[in-house]
Amino acid sequence: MTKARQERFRARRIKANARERSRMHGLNDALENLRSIMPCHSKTQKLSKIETLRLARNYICALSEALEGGVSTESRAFMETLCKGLSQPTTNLVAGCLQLGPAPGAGMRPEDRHGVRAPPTPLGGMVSYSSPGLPSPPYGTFDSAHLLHLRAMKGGAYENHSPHEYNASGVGTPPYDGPPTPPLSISSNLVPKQEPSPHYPPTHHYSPSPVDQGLYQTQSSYDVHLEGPYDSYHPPHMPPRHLTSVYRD
DNA sequence: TAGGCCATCTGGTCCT
DNA sequence: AGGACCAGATGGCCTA
Repeated sequence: MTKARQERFRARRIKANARERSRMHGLNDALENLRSIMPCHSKTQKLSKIETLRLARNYICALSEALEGGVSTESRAFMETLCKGLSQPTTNLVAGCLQLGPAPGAGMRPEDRHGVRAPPTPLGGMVSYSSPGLPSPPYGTFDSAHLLHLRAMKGGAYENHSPHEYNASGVGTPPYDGPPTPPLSISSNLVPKQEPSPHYPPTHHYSPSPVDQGLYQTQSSYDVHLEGPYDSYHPPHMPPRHLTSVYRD
């Protein structure tokens, strides 16, 4: 391969890496948006990606069942649907969110309380639930305002709209004047978006990789010549792979 | 220390 | 050719 060709390939690779990073950041942003409308909030335990997706799926199912009238949002069935297939820690989180003692906020970690008290609501602000057989340390809060929103939809302005009218793009979404997060909340003084836990966002901050910095040749230069910095610099992050690959086109 | 989770890099595939 | 998307590989960080 000619030098110029290697340069072109490397430039493409750098651009592709940047695009991929950007794409993944977009994906993570979307996931974060999803987290923000989940009914469970915890400052100390952030839902993982996979658990966020599982909980979202369960949440949709549970709300669907509630909308169909079969299941009360305060029922055990609602809770069980919510926790279906979740990991034990997440189940505990959800259970903890739903579990509240006689005093508002009782049993909650101080740091998990949002520092505000829910206004009197038909649900008492928070939903009480005792999870059977679970240690259920209360890790977070369950925002019953989300459920109230559901009730508003059932009996209110949105009742006559099919779910299809509210699409993911935001076009046709029901009116919502509040802050972007959590969009489902109808209570203005409830559940400010949780502070990131000490470990979130992850400590990974992008800095140009050794490849992007040109400290070593990308392995995808194919008929790679292990010369220059690459030979002397074996990055712990990305050791060379497939060095026997041969460029074809 | 093992396991979980994550960000990033990379090569492959498909599409425009 | 180049971009989007995907999945595998890898190493870092954190927690139990």
